[in-house]
Amino acid sequence: MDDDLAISALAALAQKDRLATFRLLVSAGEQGLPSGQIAERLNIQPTRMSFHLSALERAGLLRTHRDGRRIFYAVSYAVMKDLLEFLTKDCCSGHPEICCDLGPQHTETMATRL
Amino acid sequence: MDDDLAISALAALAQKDRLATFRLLVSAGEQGLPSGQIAERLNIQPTRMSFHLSALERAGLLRTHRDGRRIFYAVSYAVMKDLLEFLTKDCCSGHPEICCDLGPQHTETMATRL
DNA sequence: TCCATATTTCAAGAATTCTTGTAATATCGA
DNA sequence: TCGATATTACAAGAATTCTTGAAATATGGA
Repeated sequence: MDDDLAISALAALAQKDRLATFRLLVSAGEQGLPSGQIAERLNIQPTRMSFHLSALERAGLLRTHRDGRRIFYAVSYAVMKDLLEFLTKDCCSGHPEICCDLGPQHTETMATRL
Repeated sequence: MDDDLAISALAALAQKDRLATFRLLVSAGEQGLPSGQIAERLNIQPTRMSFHLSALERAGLLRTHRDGRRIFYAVSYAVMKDLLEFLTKDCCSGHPEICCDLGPQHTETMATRL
């Protein structure tokens, strides 16, 4: 991931409505949710919702598919993963004060194998 | 870390000059670098540098100390760590597609122990 | 085809962020 | 104290982002 892409992903998440949207869609799983339902749950009017959804999509954090007249938005994991990798490796050079204790599923390995 | 703090840290990093600054200061280590030297290395004029440094500091990502007439800026690891934890845990619910392979020091464990 | 629903596009104004130049503050050394 | 250096503060304009309302597009069902 290059700097420009990272910056656009960071900027996409750096906004209340969009952060809430992303988090909601993480919990919504593979299929995602239609625009209107996201708007309703987060109490955001449709036009504004559309504006923020397209910002997240432009940054590559969401993908869409149409089902009838609804357009579903779902998290696109690859870019989020790249962003976290960018932050830990490219940006922080894997600095241990910053990066240890991330990747929670590995702790099990350490506990079980000792 | 609450949402507002996360948003301000994300926004702080979502800008070319500031991202470059943060990265430079990670490589500069504990003592950091004086404002003027950061500006010179990144080819940014002093006033603008000061503006961006104070944005990073306000977000908690940098700390400062004065030495004579120079003001040193250095990375404040705690907030960056909190931000990464926020993104992996609060925001992504530790979703494995996103969070695995982070925390690079664990991979050694897997390779060596098998 | 006609109407209702779901969503986006467009345009205008408000708010925020960024840049630049100038002035102010702090420190050091003579 | 004076002059030079390092940095920040302030102010004004430029650029970008955000919000809102009105209109356009796409789809499904009667």
